[in-house]
Amino acid sequence: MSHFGRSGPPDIRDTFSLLVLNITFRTTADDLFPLFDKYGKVVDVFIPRDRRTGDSRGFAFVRYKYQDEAQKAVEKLDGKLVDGREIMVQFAKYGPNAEQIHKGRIVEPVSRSKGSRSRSPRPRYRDDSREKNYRKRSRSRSRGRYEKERHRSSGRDRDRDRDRDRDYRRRSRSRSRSHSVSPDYRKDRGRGRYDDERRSRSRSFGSASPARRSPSPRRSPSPRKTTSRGGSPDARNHKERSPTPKSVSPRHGADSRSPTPRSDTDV
DNA sequence: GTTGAGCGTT
Repeated sequence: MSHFGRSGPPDIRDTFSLLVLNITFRTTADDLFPLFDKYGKVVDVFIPRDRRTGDSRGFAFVRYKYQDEAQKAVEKLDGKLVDGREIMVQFAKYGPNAEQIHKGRIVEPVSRSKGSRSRSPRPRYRDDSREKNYRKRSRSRSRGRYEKERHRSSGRDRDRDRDRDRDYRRRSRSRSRSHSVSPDYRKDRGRGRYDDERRSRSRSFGSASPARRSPSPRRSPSPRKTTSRGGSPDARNHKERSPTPKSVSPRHGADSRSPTPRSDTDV
């Protein structure tokens, strides 16, 4: 019962998902459970972790049974120092069933046949309460961006933009800002989730011209060095150093980013 | 061993 997220979503009928950000990478669901459970009934706590390393991503999802409790936890736990870090608690907007989520509340798609369900209006809280909290922090880095998008588009369009933006940040976001974006951001792909598959496929097609990134500096770029063994061309070869321009393809120079400019065809 | 904007799994 202590392991949340291990057995997947237990039961989400009318639970309010809270997003906990800014948590340390060492914080686990077990650590947040007692913290959030103190302010209300926590149905489930889930902390997304990396598929490869398995490390926490730095944020967790806490599902409350009632909104009032969730709201309370947001106001109480939001900005709380956890593990030496100030966590940010806010209602989850997006998610697996973002379309079914309303202000953090997850409604079940089923039970739709009967029209007796009616719409349960919630003339209780409003975004104003939340906004006030956000204003207090005033440390939001790119929170304003969201508001802008909200005003710009609405409905499904928003989802599209959201997805795009998310993906972009996923790749752009490097381990550390200080190091900027390294040319060898391959490792950074770790956060790319299953996008790797897509990438791999593209690479497979480009197998026609492999050994482009790593032409094995150890071995000579010229496979036909039969005469170089016992001949004078050895010295000459050393001078040229580029007997096969096609191997390195210095034409584009920094083409390391796009090894296959014709990837459009393989798509 | 590291990192720090953000939105999730069996």
